[in-house]
Amino acid sequence: MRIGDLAARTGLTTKTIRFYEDSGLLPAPPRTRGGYRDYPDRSVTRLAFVRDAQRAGLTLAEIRSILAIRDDGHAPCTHVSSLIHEHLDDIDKRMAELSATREALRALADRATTTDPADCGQADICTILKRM
Amino acid sequence: MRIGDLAARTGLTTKTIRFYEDSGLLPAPPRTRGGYRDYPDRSVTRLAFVRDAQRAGLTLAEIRSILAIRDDGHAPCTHVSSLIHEHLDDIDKRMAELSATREALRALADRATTTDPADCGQADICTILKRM
DNA sequence: CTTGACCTTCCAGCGCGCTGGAAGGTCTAG
DNA sequence: CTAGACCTTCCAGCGCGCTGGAAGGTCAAG
Repeated sequence: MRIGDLAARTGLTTKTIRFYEDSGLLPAPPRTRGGYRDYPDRSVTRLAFVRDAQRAGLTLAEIRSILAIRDDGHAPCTHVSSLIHEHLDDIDKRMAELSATREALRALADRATTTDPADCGQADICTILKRM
Repeated sequence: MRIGDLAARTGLTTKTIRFYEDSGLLPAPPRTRGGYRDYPDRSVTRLAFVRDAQRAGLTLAEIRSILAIRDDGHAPCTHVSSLIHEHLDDIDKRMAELSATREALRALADRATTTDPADCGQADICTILKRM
């Protein structure tokens, strides 16, 4: 299968597939006489895995680490499980941060409705945004 | 005031202050005979504003747009208010996305606890992460 | 006069996941 | 033979907010 077919089957672009090869996510395939990449069917599965893992919010580096374990002949279950938990923690942290920012913005929005532009001197630049 | 003093007073680095000048956030100050930047006191206020606005989650481009209005002699209240509301919407969107990813990860984590590594064949790479 | 703290400019890179374009090679259909 | 669809490599850039380093100038204290 040539790169264009693999792209069509996986929904990726040829650019992305070559990028994944450079990034160590997809092994370099054999070449045809003309120098074209010639992929085996299992490349489709491999790229599907990459897509699934990305959908779960894993980074390419993490996906690479899972594939490395698999390519070593081991089951990556334990590693995958700990990556999942790390990401859950990370998401909780980011949601807390967003929540705090949201609160701050809500307070600023409230202040904005009760601010008279005439009261806002040149020196301050913007009283709405001043530290609360 | 020289750049190092301004940095000390605002908690920024001299690098960042020069970067802000290049970015159009802080006007280029006059220079001493030796070619050193010589800041007026109001630069402290200006950088404090930048910090406050960043704390509210505004981007430097947005902050620049607020400053441009102020530098034009107008009160930026209306603009600031609409930026705040845009960011609130943005945060709501991102929180919804994070929440969805979180749900997906939780489901994967549950699956991980009930998965036997022995059932995970080489071909699949990782059954835990398969599309649900 | 020398040291050393501070300043200057300019250029480059970070992390992340691609994406774009140039310049050229290969292969098939008509 | 030619068109054009596809492929190759290589180099560069995106957005964001800085950060690092090199190579050199300025100035006050000792």
